[in-house]
Parts: sequence; structure tokens; C-alpha cells
Amino acid sequence: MNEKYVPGEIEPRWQKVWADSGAFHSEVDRTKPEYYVLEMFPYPSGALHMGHVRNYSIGDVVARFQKMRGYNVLHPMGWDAFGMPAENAAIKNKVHPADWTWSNIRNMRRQQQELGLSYDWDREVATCHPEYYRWTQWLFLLFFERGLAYKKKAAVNWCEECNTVLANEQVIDGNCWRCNSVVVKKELEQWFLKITDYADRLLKDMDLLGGWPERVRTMQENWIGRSEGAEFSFDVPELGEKIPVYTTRQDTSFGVTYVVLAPEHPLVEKLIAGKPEEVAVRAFVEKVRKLSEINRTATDVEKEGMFTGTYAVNPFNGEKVPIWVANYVLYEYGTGAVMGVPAHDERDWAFATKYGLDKRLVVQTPSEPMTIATMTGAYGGTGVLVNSGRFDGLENEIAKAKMADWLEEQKNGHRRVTYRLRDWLISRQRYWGAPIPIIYCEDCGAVAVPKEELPIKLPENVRFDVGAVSPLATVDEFVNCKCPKCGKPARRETDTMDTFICSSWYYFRYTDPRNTKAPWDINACNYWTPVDQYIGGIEHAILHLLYSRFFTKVLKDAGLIDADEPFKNLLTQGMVIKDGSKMSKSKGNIVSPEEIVKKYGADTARLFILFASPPERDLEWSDQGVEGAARFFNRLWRIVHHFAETAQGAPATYDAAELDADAKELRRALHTTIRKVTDDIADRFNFNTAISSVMELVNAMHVYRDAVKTPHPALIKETLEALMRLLAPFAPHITEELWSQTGHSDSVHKQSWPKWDAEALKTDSVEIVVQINGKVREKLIVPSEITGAELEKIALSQERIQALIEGKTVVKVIAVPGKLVNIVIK
RNA sequence: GCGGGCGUGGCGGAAUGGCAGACGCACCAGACUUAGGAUCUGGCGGGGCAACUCGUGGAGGUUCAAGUCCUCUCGCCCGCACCA
Repeated sequence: MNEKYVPGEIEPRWQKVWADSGAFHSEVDRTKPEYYVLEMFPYPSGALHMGHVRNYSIGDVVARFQKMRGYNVLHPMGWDAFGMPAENAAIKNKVHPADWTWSNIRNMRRQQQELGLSYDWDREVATCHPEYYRWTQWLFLLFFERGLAYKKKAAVNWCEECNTVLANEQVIDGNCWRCNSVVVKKELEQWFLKITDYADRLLKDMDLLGGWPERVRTMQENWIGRSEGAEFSFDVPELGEKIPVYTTRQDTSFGVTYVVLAPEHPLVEKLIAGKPEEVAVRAFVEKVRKLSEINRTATDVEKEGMFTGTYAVNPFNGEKVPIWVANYVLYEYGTGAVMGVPAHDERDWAFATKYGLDKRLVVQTPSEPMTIATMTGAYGGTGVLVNSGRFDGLENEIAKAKMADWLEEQKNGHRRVTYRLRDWLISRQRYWGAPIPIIYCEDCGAVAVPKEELPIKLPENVRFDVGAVSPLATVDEFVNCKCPKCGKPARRETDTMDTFICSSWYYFRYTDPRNTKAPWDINACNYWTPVDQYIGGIEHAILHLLYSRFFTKVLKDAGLIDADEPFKNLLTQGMVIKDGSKMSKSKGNIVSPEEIVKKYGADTARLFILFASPPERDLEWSDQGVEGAARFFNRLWRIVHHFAETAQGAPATYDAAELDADAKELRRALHTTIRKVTDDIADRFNFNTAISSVMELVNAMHVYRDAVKTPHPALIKETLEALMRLLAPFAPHITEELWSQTGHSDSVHKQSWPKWDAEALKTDSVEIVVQINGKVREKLIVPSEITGAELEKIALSQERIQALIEGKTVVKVIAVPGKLVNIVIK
């Protein structure tokens, strides 16, 4: 047997054995319960970083643990391989994006394999492979057929740096999610997916996501942003026009003192035509439109507006109110026009105050009546309606419903639900993505490419430095084609799809990755999905996780899957931090996983990462902590070797009742650990405490070693075997090696998860704390099965306790068997 | 502004309402050593010689008993944010 633990020798050897034997390959097996564990597939940027290592280490523990528990585990890995960095590399270094991407994949796959992760490599997918994006295109056509993909001209987000449009979800604080440069608005014709059709279901089905962190659910709820209100119109008699407004506070309609439009509103031109205000308003509109999204919408921006010179009529009371244009009204939300109720809306209050507009109180609090004169701001709370004609005296919540009813009766308006969520802009003016399979024909319009012609492959010889147009537009052989409907010469769509489309369905593809007839076999897919445990970073809380939910619902409607939701349970891992901030190249605080593996081994890297922090929390990297993990393995190695001979040939069973006190104690420690590790992994993913309890077990083995001359062979055998199995999901190599060295011919990873014996957890005696008024005053060792009444008697008879309660009145005694006695005295 | 989360030793972090600080790191002392950055043993929240006492951001409360439950409050992080 080897005297020293040399991970560099052990790890590659076992990795090869596992790969050669197909140890982690899985197939549909209906005799077993299935478990699908998935880590978010990476972008092949070049090399793994510690965040990846953390992500995969967590997933691997879950996968290996569930496998040992008897589940048929699906644990795949792949590549989110389309995207900008490959194209930027092409421009900068004159490498083809495909070459750059595939070489990165090779390198990162090797790094993953060196971590000993239990992936089924037979199921690997890469979104840039034609056999993958063929189905991305097929799915696009499915959306197109179902009326869920459409093209429209709109003011869209444009990143000057990336030379492409962005989805709303990809604009973070007014900046591009990728390159962080300022996003501008451009009027362009683009492809959208109708995610808004699913807004309500995306919201409602949040109930099915009990296994998701509260935080992520709330973020999605906020993003979808549902609000209930009413839409109705103000007449503009002099023009014969109507101005529809959207409000959630129709109960305050009698408090309207002005109406205000977004500068982009198409009615503005008509309203100002021929008025003295015309020139000034037009200049104002131009000024506002030029502002970037962030400058336009920040709450601290001063509210500015102008009177249009025209008036509108409030349908509730027939009153004439001035029509304004203001920078704080968003054209994209609601109807792009708002009723101004200064008394009951903070923004309106500020605006009315600034421009001297009227304020009228219509919701009153009868207990402490307010007046406009004494109010210092808008009142947004509940109350009773006043100054509201026939609605006077109603509770405002009731008035809301009554006034909506009235609008509907008058046919001048209706209830309306509005969402903040916008349709998903998915076309990109870039090369390295899945081409949108649409052909434009002069006669037939936008026509779907016939499915049998998929994939529409990316041409290889393309110039990438063409600026703000899609590189594909410059390739004539690609662009020119025939209309599938009428056969006339036609042009291909030259935009590619947002990479988030590719990643919205990859977890379904894993269930049947080599299917050439369909994106997946329905039966295989339904066997494995939904994903039982998904693991990844919080940065995808909205983007990827919302898009995937949307895709899943559409695919369910199309009959391609049974699941309502893609990911049953979600674990959002924390970041890896060093010196107080996230590891990044620019901060120069990167620790290379490859170097750590080289120096200490994969097991040590994994153990440290799992031990240092619970998975959801940020993890502070510590070189000394890694040393500690390595030290633990050396200690483990030595104690296993110390006992190996004792265990050799020991009987498989023994009579626990015959054990001496030291042996009993070791056995108790062992079974306590089995229970703790099992619960920690299964119930709460607290790998850090699971590992610490294994460390305690190893400490207990040292104590046993020092305490006895002749260790109990069968107990030692039981302990070693359980120890190896408990640690196997965390440290697959060293446990496999020690398992083999202690005379086992099969893999430790094929063993079943150890079970604890409840009988072994029992102790003959327990320590009881005796408190007086909640303060610990004495500790006793008593037989474990002692009752509360007996406990109380013993506690009170203690000399020390006697002395302390001398002369006082014992008010009450609480005795908790196995725990404590609390004596309350006065 | 709205929503979510987090505040515990020098550090990472433990604690079904029941001995606060498990486990590990760092540190200190000792052993073995020519040597140790290997290993082993012991110590390690503050104050106090001790008995004891204070201590989980702060202030109240519930309870025999609170890091844990409730109310208020302070600080930090994250998300959304002129969404009508």
C-alpha cells in the first residue's frame, strides 16, 4: 500500500477508469426513480474559473449522492457556445469564431474532466453545432407557426459597442449586460417572441416553484410587474379625438386636474398644431427624445413638462382640464398617457406644484380630515370618496370597482391588467448565432423555411468587421434564395437569434441529444424532466430562468412535453470572492482552478469550496483554507491505513451489545455522522456542515485509536466502509483509491448510501444542565432514560443547587428529559 | 420609494426556542526533531487570581428559557424603480 497520499497520481488513474467503464452513463430505466441534476452550462470563454468549480462541485455531490441512494441519475454537461466573445476574438485575432469556440471547449472539457465530475459525456451538446441549432431553428418555426414570433418596427435598445440590439432583460441600469456601455434607443424592425402572452401564467405558476429561492421568485414577479386598473378616454372636443389613459386609481378620477402625454405620443403633433405653444413644445419633445434611457427614467430626474394649448374633458364629471406633455410619462407603458391627480399621486403632486396646476382632494380620512392647504404631499392611502359626485361616501377600494363598472356600462372604458414585461426581442445583427430561418419574398412576405431544409447553416467565409449590419448580409450565397412558397427569387433573413434562445431548451435536448428526427423523443423527455435540481448563479434570476420558463410553457402547449415548469428546485450559488471582491481579471484577484488542482488535487479543491461556506452564500477564497482541506485528506489517509489491516478479513456483522465503552462511543459517532451527513445533503444542501461532521468522525477514530490496544475488527470495517461512502460524493478520487486499497474490487461510487442504526445513536447516560432562572449552575450525568420527575428530584438534591436555592422560594421547575432542568426561584 | 436578503470570536462559519461559538483557518504553548512551513498534544469571545460576570448590530416585548419568535430601529448587500 502506498504510504503517501499523492493526488496527482491517483486522480488521473481513476478518471480514466471511470471514463473507460462508462461509469456515469445513464439510460431511461423505468424500474428506478429518476433524478435529473443540472448545472447551468457554461459559455466556452477559454478556461474554467472558480465560480464554475463551485457550481460543478455542488452538482456533483448531488448527482453522486442521489445515485448512491438508488436513483437513476441524469447529470449532463454542454456548451452555451454561440455569442459575441467568439466574434470579437475573430475581429481582433483573425481566428474564426468556430475554431476559437471549439478549441475553448476542448480546453474546458479537459479541465472539467480533471475535476472528476460525474458527467454523462455521451450527452454533451454544444449550441453552435449544426445538429443542435437545427432544432433551435425548428423551435423558432414552432413559435412562428403559433403566432408567437413576429417582426415589428419599434424603438429598441441598441448597443454601439456590440453593434446589435438587446432585449429589455439585457439592459442593466441603462447599460449593456455584456460590455457595460451605454444603450441607446433606435427605431428598427426586429423579431420578437410574445412572452407577454404568457405573463399571467408565468406569474401564476410561481406557485409551483416552492423549490426556488424566495428572492428569485420575487425578482421575477417584479420583472413581470402585473398591475390591475382601468383604461378610459378623455375627449378632446375641438379635435374630435380621444385620449385613452391607463390608471390603477380610477377611484381618484374626480381629482383629475390635467392630462399628460408622453413626448413620443402621436397625438402631440395634432394637439399643438396652430397653437402659440407649438414651437416650444416641439423643441421640448425633441430634447426629451434625445436623452438616453437611463437619463430619461431615473427617479431623481426633475419632472419637466409643457402645456399643449389644448383641453380634454373628464368623462366622470364633464370638466375641462389642460393637456400637457411631460418627460415622466413613458410611451411604452399603459397607453402612453396619464391622468394627473396631484392630491393622490406623488409624482403628480410634484408636477402640479412646480407648474401651479390645481389640486383636488377626493379621498378623505374622516377621523383626521385633510385639506389641500395643509397637505405637504400626495395622500396615497385608503379613505372615503369626497368631491366625487354620486360616488361620494364610498370606501375608495369599493369605489374602484364601482367606477370601473360605470366605465364599462358607459362603454367609455374597461378594466385592464397591465404588465411591465415586454415582448422578447430576439434578433441580433451578429454572425455567431443560429440564423433565423425566414425567407422574405416580395409577393409572399416573411415565409418560414421548410423544416426539412433545416439547419440553415452559417456560411464559413464571412467578414466580421462590417460594423452595424449583420455580417451574414454581406454573403450573397447566403442571402439569395428562392421563396419556398412561390419559387421566385427571395432573400434570407440575415439576423441571428439571441443566444438566450439556445439556452432556453438545452435541458430538454440532454434527454435525447442525438435525435435526428425531432428535438427530443417525448417519452424520454417526460421520463427525465422536469429538472429535479438546477444549480447556477443568481445573475440568471430573470434572463435565462424566465426565458426557460416561457419556452417550457409554449412547448407544453404544443404537446412536446408534459412539464409545466422546467426546474423543480433551484439552488443559486454565491460568488467566489477574494480580498473582498468577486474574482475578476481586471481586479487581478483570480485564483486559477487548474493551478489549484495541479498543486493540491481535485478532491482538495472540491472539498475546500464545499466546506468554506454554505452554497448559497458568497465564498471567501482562502489559500490557508485549501491547505486545511489538504491536511484533512492526509489525516484521513493515515487513519485509514492505520486501521486497514485490522479491517482486513473482519466479519461483516457483529453484536453491538458486546462492544466495550470505547467501541460503543465510536459506533455512536459513526451513526450520528451518517444521519447528519444524509440530512445535510438531502434536506438543505449544507455541505459545509456535512463535511465538518465527517471531520468529527475522523477525529473520533483518532480518539479510538489512542484509547484501545486491540481495536474491534468488525466495527473498524464498518466504520471505514461507511466513512469512504459518506465522503465519496465530495472527494471521489481519494475515496475510490482507499476503497480499493482496503480490499474492495468494485467502485465505491456503485455502493449504496450508508444507513444509520437508530439503536446506535442511543447513549447510556446523558449530560443534563441544571439552570437556576435560566443560568447554568450545575451539570449532571444521568441515565438517558430517566424521566422528568426523577430528573427534577436529582437536580434539586444537588448540594450546589441546595446552597443556591437556600432561603428562596422555588416557584416552578421545568425538567426536559435528556436536556435540562430549569429551577425558577424568587 | 417598493420588494428580497444579511448582521454571531481575529477569519470562514455552527447552533429542531434548551450549555452561543461545532468544524476549520489563524494564533499561542508544548512534544518529536539537526531542522520544520511535516506530524502529534493542549489552549484560544471580553473582563476577573477566582467565585463569577458581560456577550449574537441597537432598543423593547413574549417565554421557565431567545442568536432563534414578535414590535420598533440602525447598518450593509441585491433586485425593480417617474410602470400611472
